[in-house]
Amino acid sequence: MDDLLQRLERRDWRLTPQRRAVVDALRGENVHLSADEVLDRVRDELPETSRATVYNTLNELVEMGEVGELHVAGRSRKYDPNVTDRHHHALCESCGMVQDIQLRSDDEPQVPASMPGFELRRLDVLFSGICASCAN
Amino acid sequence: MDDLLQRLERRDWRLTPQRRAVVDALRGENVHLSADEVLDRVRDELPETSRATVYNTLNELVEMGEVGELHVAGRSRKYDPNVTDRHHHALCESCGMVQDIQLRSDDEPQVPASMPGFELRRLDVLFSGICASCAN
DNA sequence: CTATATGCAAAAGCTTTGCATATTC
DNA sequence: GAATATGCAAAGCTTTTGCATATAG
Repeated sequence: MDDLLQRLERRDWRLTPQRRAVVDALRGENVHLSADEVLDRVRDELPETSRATVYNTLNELVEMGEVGELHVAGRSRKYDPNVTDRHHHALCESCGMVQDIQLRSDDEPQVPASMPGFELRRLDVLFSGICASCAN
Repeated sequence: MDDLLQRLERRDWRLTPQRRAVVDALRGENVHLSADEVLDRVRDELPETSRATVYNTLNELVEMGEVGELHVAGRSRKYDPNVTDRHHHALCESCGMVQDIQLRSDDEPQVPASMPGFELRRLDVLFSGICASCAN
């Protein structure tokens, strides 16, 4: 399941305690953490870790394509370790909860014919609204 | 087509030269301006206009639902005057160009059954990639 | 041993806020 | 004339950067 660390080792990614802790913080299902939340978790293990290191590491992971980035209105960037299953997101505008969403492949939006020559790299669908528990 | 300024007057929105200039800056098709770009345009007319006024005004317009907000990786917020036609966006990761995208209504993603009780407020689809002219 | 990751502190965006003054209705 | 928009400057947040030191491979 959590092969992120394995994938990174296979890439000969230079491993340090701080980097391992960042990777650790990003373990799980439906994880969408801000850099600051990652820092908090990392500091539970390694209290001296600097914010810069966490930012550097997250940026590298994103650049390598091993972690996804999620941009949500107003709020800070979120990091999503799930890059193996194609998915999208739902956001509760009330409580800030983010949930992974799988679309049936025939429900995935297609690049419209009005954009000939557009080379698609990423597709993001964001459902924003009020989640069931906030709606009462 | 139906005019933002008219809609605002109908709402008894208090009009000032600065606000009128902001609304003016946001006129057109396929317009996606950052707050700073709006400020530049406003200052062409009213050089003393403060950044705070532009931010206040844009926030109000968004809050009223008369202007749309677009959040793009890394870059600053963009403001989109087109709120009457339901549409999405394509972003060129190379040149930063943003283009409005219309999907056929049966291509619009549906809230999945896995989220019962979710009250959808907004749906954003973002196609990211390389535009035809950047691809050469 | 060498390349590079780390921590620190400072700076760099972007956006918001407080307050006195000016302006719209 | 009363409510509120404006400008200014300062502060707030998130993220990036430069540099000396520490450390992984």
